[in-house]
Amino acid sequence: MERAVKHIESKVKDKQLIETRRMEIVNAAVELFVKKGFHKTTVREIARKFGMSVGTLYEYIRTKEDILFLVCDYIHSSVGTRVRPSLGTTGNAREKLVNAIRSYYMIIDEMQDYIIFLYQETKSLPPAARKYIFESEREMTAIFEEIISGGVKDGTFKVGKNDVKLIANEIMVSGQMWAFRRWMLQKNYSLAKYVEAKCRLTLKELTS
Amino acid sequence: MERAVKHIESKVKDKQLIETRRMEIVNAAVELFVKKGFHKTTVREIARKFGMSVGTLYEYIRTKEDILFLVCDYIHSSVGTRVRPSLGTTGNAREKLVNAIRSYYMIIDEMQDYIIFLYQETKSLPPAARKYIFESEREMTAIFEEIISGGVKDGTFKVGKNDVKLIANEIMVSGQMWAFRRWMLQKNYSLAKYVEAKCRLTLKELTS
Amino acid sequence: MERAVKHIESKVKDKQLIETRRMEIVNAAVELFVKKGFHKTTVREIARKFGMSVGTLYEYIRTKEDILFLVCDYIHSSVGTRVRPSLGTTGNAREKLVNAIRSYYMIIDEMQDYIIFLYQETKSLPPAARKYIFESEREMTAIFEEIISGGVKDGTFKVGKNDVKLIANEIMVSGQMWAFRRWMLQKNYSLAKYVEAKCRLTLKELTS
Amino acid sequence: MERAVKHIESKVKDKQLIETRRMEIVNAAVELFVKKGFHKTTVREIARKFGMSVGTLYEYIRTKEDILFLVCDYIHSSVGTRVRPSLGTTGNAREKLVNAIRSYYMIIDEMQDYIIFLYQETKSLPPAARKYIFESEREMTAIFEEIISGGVKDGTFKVGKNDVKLIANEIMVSGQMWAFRRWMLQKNYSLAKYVEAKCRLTLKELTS
DNA sequence: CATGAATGAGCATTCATTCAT
DNA sequence: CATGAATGAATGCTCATTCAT
Repeated sequence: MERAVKHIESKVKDKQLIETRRMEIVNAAVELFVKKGFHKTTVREIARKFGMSVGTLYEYIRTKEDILFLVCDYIHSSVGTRVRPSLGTTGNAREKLVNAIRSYYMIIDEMQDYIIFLYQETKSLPPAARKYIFESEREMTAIFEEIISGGVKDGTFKVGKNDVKLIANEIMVSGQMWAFRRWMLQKNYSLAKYVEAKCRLTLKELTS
Repeated sequence: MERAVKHIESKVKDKQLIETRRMEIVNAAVELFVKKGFHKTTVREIARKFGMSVGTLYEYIRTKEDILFLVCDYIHSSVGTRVRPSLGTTGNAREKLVNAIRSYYMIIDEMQDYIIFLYQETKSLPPAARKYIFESEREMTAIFEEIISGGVKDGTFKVGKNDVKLIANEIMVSGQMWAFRRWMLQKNYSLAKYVEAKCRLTLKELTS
Repeated sequence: MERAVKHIESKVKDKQLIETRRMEIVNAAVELFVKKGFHKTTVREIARKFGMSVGTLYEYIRTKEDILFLVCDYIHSSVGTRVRPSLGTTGNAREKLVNAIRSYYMIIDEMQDYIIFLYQETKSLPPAARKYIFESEREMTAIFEEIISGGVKDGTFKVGKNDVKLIANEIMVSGQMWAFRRWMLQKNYSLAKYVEAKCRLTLKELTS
Repeated sequence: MERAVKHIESKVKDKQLIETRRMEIVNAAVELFVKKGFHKTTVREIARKFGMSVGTLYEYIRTKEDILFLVCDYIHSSVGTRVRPSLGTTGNAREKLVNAIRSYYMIIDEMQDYIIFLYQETKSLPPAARKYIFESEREMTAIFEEIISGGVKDGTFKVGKNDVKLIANEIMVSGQMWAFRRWMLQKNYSLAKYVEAKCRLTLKELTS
């Protein structure tokens, strides 16, 4: 859930400046990408939006795909940054899990467009970058695994080792489903009800 | 789950021929789309692959987006066509559900690349076409809802009305998850185990 | 003012049929050409409009430009056919001239769109065809020259030989001007007034 | 008779440069348009002729039609710029008129190809641009109207108010006729003779 | 004679990327 | 470092013409 490790070349030396400028680039790009998609957004538009020239933009990246990576990374780490604090909650495993799910789903709800974007454009990333995003996803799944495992250890939950991974995955995916199946779900459920239902059903899986 | 209703204009009159040619176009395009994505595939490539000239290709469609729709529709109806027969199975609700899940997941396993493509490029479709695809998805979800509802009626399952929809959705999404989270899941599970686990967990949700 | 002499090749032998079909082609094309211009009208459209296949269309012409020629020739000869009878009027030179002008201008008024088209697309004709159209125009001018010359001979008019040609030309062009400067003239004059004025002014030129 | 007001978008910011480049574009295009017509001239040819890449060309215009407008505007304003100084001549109305006609006709003679082009391709302009060109034409006609009106006021000429407009129109059109009926006129007249005759006949109309 | 599917060269336009200033 | 004009390959799409049936 740390920020990008993957190195993106830049013609500029000043590392501080690189960081600042790239932040601006991401802020400009993310909105455009989400609205129009990666392919339909032009580099010119991004430059114009963040108020600099194309030339300057290209001082900080090498290709348009670099911007995509920067944006994907930004979204992912944003989710990460926001999810992590919500998971340190005290309480028993059951409470921990419910809180974690609630937090994660609320964040997804707020970042719907970003989540959808992430899923739709990952493919356009070069393999290395894609791997990096996957890794990030894996880490987040691991958090839910841990909570569940903790519950298994202390006897709160009763499921096989293999099922732990599966259920963690399902929690993740059900959350994302709230975003990219919204045309189906958000007519029938409020976020609160969706969270409640998902928690209830998950606990059924874990306890009975 | 019927084939496309949405009309796509063609300069050719012979309806039989249109059908044949469009099938060829889809076959050529689907592979390229899946491999390179919609935007990175050129109309020229598709034409070359299906062994005809660009001109001929454009006799049967109006825009590149039409091809995308044709492909999306094809994938969707393929899944539909293959899923449907597996659902007529006799037996009690529990057996019906397990069979339906197994069939659906097996089909997804075989059509992994297509499923992933569908999720990633739906956004590029014009609104009308997108709606059509959603409708198709909704219908398929309804099948699972029916099976579950049947089980609720005859007392096999015990869940609230609202949960029926949710669980049906989760069955669908977990299936699709098998495809687009394969980098995570397919290392730890075989398809058979995945199906078995999903059925077991779902039945827990439905019965306890 | 006779119909086309220029030979246009045809794959069909039956001369009667050629004549009939070409008439249909012209009828279909003329409207489209006038509305959309030559270049923006497609051969397909023409074929569709006259209710036959492109293949059949191409049995009777060799290139799209042939159609243009056919149309130009048709318009020109239509004007000719309609003008000629109006010129046999009896009476003195003055009356003859006034009648001829009135007739010609009325015909132009009715055929405005065609006249404009003629002037705008002549350039697209191959040189030979263009020459043919010019010839046709020359002949029509000659009619006015004759009437004026007649008047000069019998003493009604008093102008030099050179001026005869010039005035005849101006009569023609003023007529055409009614069509292609309509945005300027037709706000300020009715056709009747325009004819009256032109006649009056021309007679001034010829008599004073 | 001022230069273009209608705004044409450009991706380039430097207004001076836009002016310069557009001038080059016009110079390249006008020759090609006149020789081959608008539709048969390709954007590539224009770019090649003005010695730059297509991309660069498109930095200064938005569509091919913009070039057409630029060219039409250029021709029109060239005529305007050249005609205007010739009209300030002192002298009585008669002299003024003769000088104006002579100047205008000489300019037309020099710019024959351009004039013809203007008449043939105006139709291809989008309505707004067409209106603009018409306006420009109207202004030029007004100059002749003024001279004649002046003559009427001081008693030199004797014509009704309505005829003023008509005669001004005819002067314009007879001038343009020198260009687009050259195949007929330029065999029989030298420019000088044509001007002399037109002046003589017009004065007859105005005085007798 | 009639048909209309097939062809493919040709076109206008876009846009990521570079590089001289 | 910053700028933005220049580049040109690449793309989606059209349409006159042909030819097998």
